Amino acid sequence: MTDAKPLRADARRNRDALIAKARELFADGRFDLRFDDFAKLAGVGTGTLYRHFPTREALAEAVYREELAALCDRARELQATLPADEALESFLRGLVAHLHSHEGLARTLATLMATRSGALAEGAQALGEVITDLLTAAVTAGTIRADVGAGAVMMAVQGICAAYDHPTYQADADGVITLVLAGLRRPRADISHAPPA
Amino acid sequence: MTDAKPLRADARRNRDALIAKARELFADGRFDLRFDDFAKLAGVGTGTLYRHFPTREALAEAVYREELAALCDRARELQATLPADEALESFLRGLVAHLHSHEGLARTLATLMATRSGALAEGAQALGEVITDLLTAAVTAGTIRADVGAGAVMMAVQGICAAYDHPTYQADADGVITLVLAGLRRPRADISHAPPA
DNA sequence: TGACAAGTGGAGACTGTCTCCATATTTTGG
DNA sequence: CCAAAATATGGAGACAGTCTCCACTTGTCA
Repeated sequence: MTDAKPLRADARRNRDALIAKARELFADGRFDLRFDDFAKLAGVGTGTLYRHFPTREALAEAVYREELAALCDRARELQATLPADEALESFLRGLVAHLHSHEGLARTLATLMATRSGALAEGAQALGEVITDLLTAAVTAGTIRADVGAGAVMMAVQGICAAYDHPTYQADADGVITLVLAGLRRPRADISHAPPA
Repeated sequence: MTDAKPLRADARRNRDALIAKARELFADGRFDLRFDDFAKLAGVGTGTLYRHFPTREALAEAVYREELAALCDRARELQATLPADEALESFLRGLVAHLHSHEGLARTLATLMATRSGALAEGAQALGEVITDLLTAAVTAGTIRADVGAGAVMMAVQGICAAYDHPTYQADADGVITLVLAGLRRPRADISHAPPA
């Protein structure tokens, strides 16, 4: 599914140049560049750009694929080393912090999650799986409620991503995570008010 | 701010025709219609359309203004007749239910909330105020936590709106609201596990 | 090194947005 | 009731992006 074709040398070179230039421009806040001009900037023809990345989203996904993969890896790492609910909390908090300093990723995720096609949303799906796993583990451990699925958490994350440039982004995003986590925390009769470690 | 100019008769007629046709088309799922064709369908010239509604969002906002106002009125009504936290819950649940059967509104709100300009987001702002009021009242009543602001709730709502066409929309949206409400509920030492009345 | 496959690039077709202004309609005041 | 002034109309066409197409270049493989 990931790479079935051994791409010719020059093709790979162009592809990489495209991604590199895109990353650079995105980091600079230039998301809305004309697609044609963008090809020119990367030093390739329009056709080449379109052959490698049929849509703006495809390009964005390629740019952030590694970053997203790293995020997902971290999740699995946390899951392997912490109690389930702490892993979940740590991951979500970290995700939001990361998004705050990587606007491009937030923007891209918002788009990918909203993308109806589904086909190109591979990146978003990976995130979904990771969150599902974290939640499942915590449910199994009995530390969070079982009646709210990962879809709900993803929806909240989508809201966070979509709001990437609100003036009070950071505080609000943290607030959402706080609510989600507190909401998930299973109300146990035997706990009165002790804050989680 | 709302209406400073007493619009000529034919102008008002055209404006209304535009809104009526837009409502009809939106209700039918035709959001993405070519703007020019759309003018033709409403029986006015392109220029007229652009004069009345400079952007797609402006049109969408006009179409849903009443609907949104009704929603806000309901909030105030609830606030006047129910305990603060119940009013909040009732409003949010109702909002999500309404969004579920009015995709166009969800889509529009998602756009308005994401709109950076802010100027045209009047509709979204009204919703924000209503939610702020509901939250403030509940905080004052001491039934919800005070350390998470309305912005966070709005962000969650934005996520719900943005996901209007996900396959599992309803369940996930309900889940988000459940989490938000549970997360807001102030943990009180004197309550063990009694569900709210 | 030749021949075939793979990839390129950029001109230009196409699609939708939006402006402009000569013309038409409404309002106003005498 | 009738100008004149103010207001609004509409649609042709300028414009800005997107994306395709294919004659040509480059890489690969035996």
